[in-house]
Amino acid sequence: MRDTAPRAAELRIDAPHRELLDQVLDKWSLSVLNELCEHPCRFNELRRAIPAVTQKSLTATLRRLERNGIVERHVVATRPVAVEYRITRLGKTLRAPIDALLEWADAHMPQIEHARTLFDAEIE
Amino acid sequence: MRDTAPRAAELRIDAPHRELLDQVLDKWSLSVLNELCEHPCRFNELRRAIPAVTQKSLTATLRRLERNGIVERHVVATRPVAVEYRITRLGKTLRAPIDALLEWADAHMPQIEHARTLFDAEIE
DNA sequence: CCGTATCCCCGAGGATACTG
DNA sequence: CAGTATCCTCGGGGATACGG
Repeated sequence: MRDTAPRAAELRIDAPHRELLDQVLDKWSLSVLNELCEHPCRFNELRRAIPAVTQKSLTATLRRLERNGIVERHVVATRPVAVEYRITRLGKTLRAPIDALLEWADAHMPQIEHARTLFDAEIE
Repeated sequence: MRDTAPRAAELRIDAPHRELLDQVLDKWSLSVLNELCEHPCRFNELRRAIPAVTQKSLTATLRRLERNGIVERHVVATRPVAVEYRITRLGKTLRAPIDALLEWADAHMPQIEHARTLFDAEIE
């Protein structure tokens, strides 16, 4: 039972790993990816879908994801420009691990809240 | 890789989810979990294993993980106290999703660095 | 050995106003 | 519509010193 995967990956958390995860799992990225996984979105469409995000933060999030090859930005040179954001093929590969994480969170939320209650009670 | 199910979970990223992920995936948590998954650790043992972390941050990280039921703190009332940290059963369930994420990072790092190079080049 | 207590800095990110 | 440009706040977290 202990150590089910003993020779396990010896997963190192080095700086590049952390930086990448920080860029990809930051405050708004998950919500954005969630939207873009469903369908391409315009800028303001994303704002509406994620009401709590500010323009500035949404722009920053999209730029960061774009830089990492997770989303694509398509500019349609119509009269007032239209900009469409899409998830890339690389971005789609992120879905599985992220979903695993969210499913973990869902599944264990009650247990975690219980642990918090116990902990907070013992403190004072 | 089945379960590419498109109409999938409709995964909501609400505040509790984000908060939980922030607590569990924060700057030092992954390194700490990585260590504790191998074997229980004393405080200074962790410091040695993760040289870049400060006392303060390590303490904070351990408290946070403890509060969420991810690690346990055992105090042995010996001479100068000995404190041992262990991963809990709940904590072990985190391993799989986290590993999935790290493996994703490993697998796609080259592609991502390439994307960054392209992006940064187009900018100026 | 295992922490707490302070001080301090720096950067994420909100609020707001303006532009092509 | 899709951003930039500023200003400002707030809190994470490093450095350092002290305590049980």
